[in-house]
Amino acid sequence: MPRADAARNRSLLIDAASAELSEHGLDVSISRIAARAGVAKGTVFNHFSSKEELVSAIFCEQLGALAATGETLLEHTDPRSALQQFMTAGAELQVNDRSFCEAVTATSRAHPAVRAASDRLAQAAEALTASARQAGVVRADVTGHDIVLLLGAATWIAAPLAAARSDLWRRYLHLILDGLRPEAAHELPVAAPTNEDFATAATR
Amino acid sequence: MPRADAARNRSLLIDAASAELSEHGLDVSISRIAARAGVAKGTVFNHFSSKEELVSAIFCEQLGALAATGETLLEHTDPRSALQQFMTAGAELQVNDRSFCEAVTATSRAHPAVRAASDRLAQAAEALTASARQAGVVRADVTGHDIVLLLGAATWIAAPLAAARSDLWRRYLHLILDGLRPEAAHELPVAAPTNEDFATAATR
DNA sequence: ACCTGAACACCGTTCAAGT
DNA sequence: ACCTGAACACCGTTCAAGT
Repeated sequence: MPRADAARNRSLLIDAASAELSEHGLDVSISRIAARAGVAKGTVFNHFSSKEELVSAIFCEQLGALAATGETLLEHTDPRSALQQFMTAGAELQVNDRSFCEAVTATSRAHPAVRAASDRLAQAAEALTASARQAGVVRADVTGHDIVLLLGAATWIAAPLAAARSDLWRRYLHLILDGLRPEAAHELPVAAPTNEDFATAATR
Repeated sequence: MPRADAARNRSLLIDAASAELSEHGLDVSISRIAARAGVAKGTVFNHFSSKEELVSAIFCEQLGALAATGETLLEHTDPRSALQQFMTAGAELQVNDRSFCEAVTATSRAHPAVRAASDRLAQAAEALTASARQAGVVRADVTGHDIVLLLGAATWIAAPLAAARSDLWRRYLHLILDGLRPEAAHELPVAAPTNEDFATAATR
């Protein structure tokens, strides 16, 4: 059972880290986060064994929130706009949070908690994709794993111009969505990624 | 006029930086690069005022090579496969060079040399796109600037699984190319980026 | 059991001293 | 004019000393 001040410090650290990471990205220093939380630098390493561990914790929270969004969309929205809104939600998460986009590529899937959060997201994406496929509004050869990997693409593509055109990502999201339509489908040269691919990529 | 040893050190540094950056990405240390070039750490800053300046120099070389590829494709290949080979070349550049993909997002367009190299690449891309558009093999609302921004997307999307599936980027390149087809076109919600957008994004 | 801050090995960058 | 390596301010991380 954790001590009272320890539990409080942990939550202060998570709040501080969320804010600092979202504002300044992954390069923000542990000193800044500790200062914002009002604790000593060493305390951070008492709760998280490394900076990556702290970043992973925040990253998991965001993945979980996105998965939850997908799950409710699946129940309350028609297949076409459910998938579209899901991908829009993923993109908006990145627009509002500098670190999320960076974390997608930098954070290792080797971490168990990240794996778990990714898996939940993948399941939500697969369910959304399956219902869209069944309704005939998405091409047959696209899977939920594809959708997960595509989530951050529009924001990344528009990132170099984000300072001048903050809504440009919507253009590329639509371009990608057009590529997902059945009428656009031409045979893809490589098979979709599998659960095993994610597993072996994580261990390297 | 530069001294003989200075000119030699500069070229040794560029070679060493190219190799180290391509193997280890942007996070590689100046010490490593200096050691590989066989010079002292301080010498690096004698030739490049900062690490970013050195990275920019390498980045420009790569942008230039890609632009040259685009220019020869324009002359010697039919419009459809010219555009496809151009985007494939851009993706392959990133697969073979860890730093290039990172540099696309991290390197500032404020740097004059980077701007110049980007402009040349944009012109090549625009020429390729125009001829593809004229041939009716690409949708009418897509511009050369779009193509430049899309160049790195497929590699980025596949990056989390690159360790397990090194050719997965081809899947997403084709998915993006399908989205560029005229028969897939649906109205895009946001206008294409302009030269001015690139200019103002650079100054911020 | 947890917090603290000094200490450590690194990093990019600067600069006085050499040639 | 350029090279060198010691010095500086930072970083993430460790850990002995406190409570």
